[in-house]
Amino acid sequence: MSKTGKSKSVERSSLMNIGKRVDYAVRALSYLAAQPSGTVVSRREIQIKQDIPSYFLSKIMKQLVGGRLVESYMGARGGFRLKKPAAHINLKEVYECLEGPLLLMECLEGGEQACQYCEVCNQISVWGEAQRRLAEYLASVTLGQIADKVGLREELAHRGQGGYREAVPPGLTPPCSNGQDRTA
Amino acid sequence: MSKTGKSKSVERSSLMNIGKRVDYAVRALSYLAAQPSGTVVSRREIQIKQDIPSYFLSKIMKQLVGGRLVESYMGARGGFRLKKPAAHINLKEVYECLEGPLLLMECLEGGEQACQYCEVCNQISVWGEAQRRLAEYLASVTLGQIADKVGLREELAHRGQGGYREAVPPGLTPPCSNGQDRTA
DNA sequence: GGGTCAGAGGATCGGTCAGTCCTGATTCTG
DNA sequence: CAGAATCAGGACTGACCGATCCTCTGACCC
Repeated sequence: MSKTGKSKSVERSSLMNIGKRVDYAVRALSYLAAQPSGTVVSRREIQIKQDIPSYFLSKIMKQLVGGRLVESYMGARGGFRLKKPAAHINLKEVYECLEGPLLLMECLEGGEQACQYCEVCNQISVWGEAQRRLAEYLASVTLGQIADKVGLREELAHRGQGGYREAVPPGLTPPCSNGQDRTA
Repeated sequence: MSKTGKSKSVERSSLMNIGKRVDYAVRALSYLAAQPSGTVVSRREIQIKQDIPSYFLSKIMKQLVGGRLVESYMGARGGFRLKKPAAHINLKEVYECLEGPLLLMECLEGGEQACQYCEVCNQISVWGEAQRRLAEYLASVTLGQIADKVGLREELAHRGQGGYREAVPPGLTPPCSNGQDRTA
């Protein structure tokens, strides 16, 4: 397995990246999406299969639950599963669930066209356009599409790595209907 | 003037933004681009006109000098001016001069197509494509284009704000040919 | 040549993100 | 019921970005 977690090799990745949270979230979600419909998968399994730092994944999943993208089941044999069909979840949604509104630049907070701070801010329409294009693209990609690719890869990479659970346990209590925290 | 500097109001801007450095850099550069060709402008003037934190601007300008996008002149009546025609400087260039290679995600370090870490990384082509589109757009926008807009705005906003210097002082010594630090 | 203007560069501070650890709450299983 | 499995949540660390301050160096101008 890779060394995503430990590798401190990121000498100078700078800004402008999408952030680990979203990276991990999409990996986790696409793993869920690749399961037979309704399968509940434990955090531990996701963590191992997708090589995501365990406790960090925990927090990420919580956010995804809060954002109504997945449901969680507590207790032994608990875990997570998608709350909507994978084809109905796009990457923009995932991003915003984790990081809030997709903003390429602070300026753009007030609706992508006008900069509320700087009267002198002249580049606004440039960044606004860049942001619009990015958002448009991310919104066009769904978990379903990604899961399809995973399916292909799985064929190559299926070294038995431990303890699948194959279908949803019939008598699961309804998902923890936890109160939101994502205020806005 | 606005309150870009002080405003702590950025409650939750999250990641995925382009970063202040680039924001300020583009503002500064487009200000330079809007000057009559060859004009040397002091940091102080840029700072006031574009409302950029003074010392931060200092460091940004240094990077731009290092990246061969502007020249600096030391001493009294020193300052900065573009080293290339504004039409030949695009935003991708500016971005990379300040932040290094444009990377939407660490995964993409090794050339946009393959993830060197995670064998399990399945979204790679998605982020790669997003990054490719963004880079393409940024590369298509030049400082010249932005400066043109500034020119339009200037008509509206030209409240005399202090001490222009109107053309390049004839006897300026060659720009400080400073050694690079951007090791690349 | 001395004073002053202006860029160069180092040190530092606060905030946020990535990542880890530990404890608690919940539910299944024997 | 006891114990194990699993999610939930708080506290904490380290790194980096945005921002500020202070000092040094270099160049013009009288």
